[in-house]
Amino acid sequence: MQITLKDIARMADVAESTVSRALNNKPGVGEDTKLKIIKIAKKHNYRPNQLARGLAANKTNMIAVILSEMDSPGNIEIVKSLEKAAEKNGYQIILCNTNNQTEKEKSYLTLLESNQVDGAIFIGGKLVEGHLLRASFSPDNNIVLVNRLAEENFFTSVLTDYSQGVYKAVGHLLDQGFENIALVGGEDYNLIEEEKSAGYKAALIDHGYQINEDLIFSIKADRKSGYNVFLEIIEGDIIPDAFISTSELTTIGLVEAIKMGGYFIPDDFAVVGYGDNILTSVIDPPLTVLSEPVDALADYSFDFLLKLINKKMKDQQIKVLTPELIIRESSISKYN
Amino acid sequence: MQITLKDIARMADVAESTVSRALNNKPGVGEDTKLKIIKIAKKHNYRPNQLARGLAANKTNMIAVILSEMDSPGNIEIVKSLEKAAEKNGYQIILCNTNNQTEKEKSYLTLLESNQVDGAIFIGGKLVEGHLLRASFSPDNNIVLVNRLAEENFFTSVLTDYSQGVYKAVGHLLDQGFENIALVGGEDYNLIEEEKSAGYKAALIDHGYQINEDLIFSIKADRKSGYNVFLEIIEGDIIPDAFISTSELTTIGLVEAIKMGGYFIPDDFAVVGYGDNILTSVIDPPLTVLSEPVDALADYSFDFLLKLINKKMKDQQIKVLTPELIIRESSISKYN
DNA sequence: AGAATTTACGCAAGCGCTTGCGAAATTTAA
DNA sequence: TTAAATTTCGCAAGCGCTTGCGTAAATTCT
Repeated sequence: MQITLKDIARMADVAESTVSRALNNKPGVGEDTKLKIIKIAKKHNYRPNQLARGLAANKTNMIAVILSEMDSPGNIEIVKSLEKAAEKNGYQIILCNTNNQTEKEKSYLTLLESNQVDGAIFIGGKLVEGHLLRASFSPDNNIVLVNRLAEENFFTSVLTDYSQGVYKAVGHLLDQGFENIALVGGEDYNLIEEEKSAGYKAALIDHGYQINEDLIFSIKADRKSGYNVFLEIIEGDIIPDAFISTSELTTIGLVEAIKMGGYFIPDDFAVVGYGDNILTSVIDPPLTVLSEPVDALADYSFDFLLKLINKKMKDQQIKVLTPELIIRESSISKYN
Repeated sequence: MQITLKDIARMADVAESTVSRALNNKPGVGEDTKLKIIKIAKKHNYRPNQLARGLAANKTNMIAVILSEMDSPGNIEIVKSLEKAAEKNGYQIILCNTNNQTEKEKSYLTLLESNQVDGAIFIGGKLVEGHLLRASFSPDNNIVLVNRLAEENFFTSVLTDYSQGVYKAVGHLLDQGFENIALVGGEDYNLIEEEKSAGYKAALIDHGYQINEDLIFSIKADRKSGYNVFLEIIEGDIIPDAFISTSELTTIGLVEAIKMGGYFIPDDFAVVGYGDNILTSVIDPPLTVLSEPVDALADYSFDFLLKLINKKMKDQQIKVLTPELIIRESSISKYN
């Protein structure tokens, strides 16, 4: 059996309440009794039962981070950053991976609804929001969305401005003399998808170019789809001279397919990929990428969640962050 | 406020105990009362408070997976596999990342000690085991180690046979005509390190070669160290013609350094890397790798943990699995 | 010095659930 | 029909902790 508060109280010859207050550094305990209690607790390696504590205090100091995709290094970076923020604020993170399955998301949502965590941060994920919306109706369910657009702007969220990111990328490619730019994005995230093509179209128009809908490809955000879309594209009528890929995994697949086909980057095809991380950095040639502000995404979202938990947030908030375009070889024209 | 058991009991006009038994499918409730209760609970979207439940039943149906390194795709694969096993058995996983910091590991260990989880699986990680050992003394602390050798064989664990893996790799490289094979491993995991060099040495001897201690390099298991060790090596006296790298991240760094130096794989240096996953698969040329049996690692470790939790394990168990050598271009000699 | 504050601690209820036990109701056996 | 066995359910204690409130002791102020 575990050692409990009651045991410590008996040993220190005080009431349980006093032990509780002493160990939690709450006022109302004399300095010397406090010291005595702490000493005894330490000596016996006392660990408060967090279940009991959570039940009594209605607070667990744990938050759930619900990840749509664990294979994305960008997401992992956000998580790592969140971990730091959590530790600094005395919270523990419990990481949940949904693999983009709504069912799993629902199941993890019960962590919130069953009081096991004080709040949840959702990173990425499909649009489907009924369950989220329903959960968010209860004021006890503190929810922050990261990089996930909802139909209704009911959620406190932190977003990357994909539109602006793609806009920059298009501008850069046009500058380099590429004129047939294909946009390869993910189909699952409809609203975000719209953002991306909005940025794409705006950039083309602003630079005086025509828009060709056939150069916009919506595919699943995984590696294989990135690979296959290239095969499909080179069989098509219009062969682009540049690609903008808006997810990490599709970028990998796309580059693989290009190389496999015996083509060269950037000579045959320029590529702007997504995510400045270990995965894309391994690629040869060095890849021009749109880079998410991972630390800022983490900081804002944790901050928002903390405010929600502490009821310090008056209105629902949305923060939009801008991705950075990191220019490397893969998008530099040899004619330039 | 949340809706509770008591509320349901009142609505169904039965005792709380009856509701509890009905909802948990325990005997002692008539079929129709059970149905009535379930219906009411569903209608009101009742979610049992897991803290209270855990406290009363002394069981949370959650396990902690404590990850030493989140940047390693191999580890991520193990986690994903564990998730499946957990779901199948009605457990929820809470993922904790230590980043190889012992302090974090200790902190996460309190999840176990404070009854928040029924057991913990440690994936990788440094040797330092005092805290683990101490924790494991309590029969309530169910612990399984994966890919982590402990000084004392006190832990139930699932291991990859690095020795045999490296042995195979050396044999393959010798077959290909490479004679100066360098071993690049991680310094943090001392015992595992010994295993690797044991396999390395045994293979050389068995094939009638001399051992050169200067070709064995113990470095930190990260990318930068993999990069730097190459720079160091080519400045040295003996220039190897082949590398065996025994961690994913060092493999990446090593390959980068080789390419950066203007050398070619496998013509200048053959490379056998570690981990058959998205990271190493992106590398050009296709990498020969030692591949961990990730699914088996996950299955065995979860199985062990379940047995520990259910007190079904008589003796402490150790399972050793063999890595596979996947041969690709990076280790094929042009003279062959 | 006594009265008025302040400080230190204990009491006890309660967080929401599970579970052993006993009573009442129902079914089966005789 | 009555006794015995079985089923169905409620009572109440208890899991280990927090916290509001009350009281006794220590401190401060006239």
